[in-house]
Amino acid sequence: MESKKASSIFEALSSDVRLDVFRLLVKNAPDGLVAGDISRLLDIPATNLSFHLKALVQSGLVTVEREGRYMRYKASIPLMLDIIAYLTSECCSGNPGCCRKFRRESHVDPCFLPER
Amino acid sequence: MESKKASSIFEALSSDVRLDVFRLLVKNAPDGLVAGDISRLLDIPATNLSFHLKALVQSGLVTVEREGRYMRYKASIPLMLDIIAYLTSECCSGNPGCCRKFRRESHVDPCFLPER
DNA sequence: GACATATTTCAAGTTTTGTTGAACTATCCG
DNA sequence: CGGATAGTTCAACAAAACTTGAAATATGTC
Repeated sequence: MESKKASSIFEALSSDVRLDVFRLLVKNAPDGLVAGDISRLLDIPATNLSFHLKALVQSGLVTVEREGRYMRYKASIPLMLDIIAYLTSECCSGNPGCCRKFRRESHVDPCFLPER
Repeated sequence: MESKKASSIFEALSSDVRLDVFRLLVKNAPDGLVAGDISRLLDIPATNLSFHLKALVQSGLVTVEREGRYMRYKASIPLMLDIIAYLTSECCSGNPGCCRKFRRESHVDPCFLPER
């Protein structure tokens, strides 16, 4: 991943509307939700939601497919993990002892955290 | 963490300049770097760098302290881990089997990833 | 104190983003 | 076909962000 690609992904998460939408889709992974459900659950006007969903899809963080007359949106968990990897890579220049200390105090859901 | 706070943190990472700066500071954790070093290493004009460093500090992702006539900037690893936790929380509504599959294929630096 | 170095603040202009309502497109159902 | 439902696109405006050079502030050195 290069810097411009990564920053465009963070840009997609930089609006509270889009962040709420994305987290809702993460919560509803892997099935996703159709636009109307998102609109109702988060109380966002359809027009505005469509604007933000488009931005999320363009970033790659969200995928979309037609389902009859509905549009189903899903979070891309692999890309989410990729930007986490990008952000944390080479932390402390790879000194594991340093990172381990921080990590022990973190609240990252262990569900995401491979063994080491 | 609430949504507006979290999105303002992602907003801080939404510029490629700031993302490069932050990653450089993560790499140089826990000691950090002074502004001039960052400017030289990333080839960013002092004025512009100052603008972006201010944004990073305001987000909380970076801290700063005076050191003689230098200003030393450091990445806040705990806050970085907090937003990762926020982003990934309740993934798949807490269904561990679902997440484990994604995580096995991820490239997240194991340095950050607690055992489970 | 005078001067050099490190960094920030300010002002100005350009560009980008967010929001809204109205109009448009696509699909389903009778 | 015609109407209803689901979503998107468009136009317009308001608000915010990025970049730059010039000026200002703070600290160290002679």
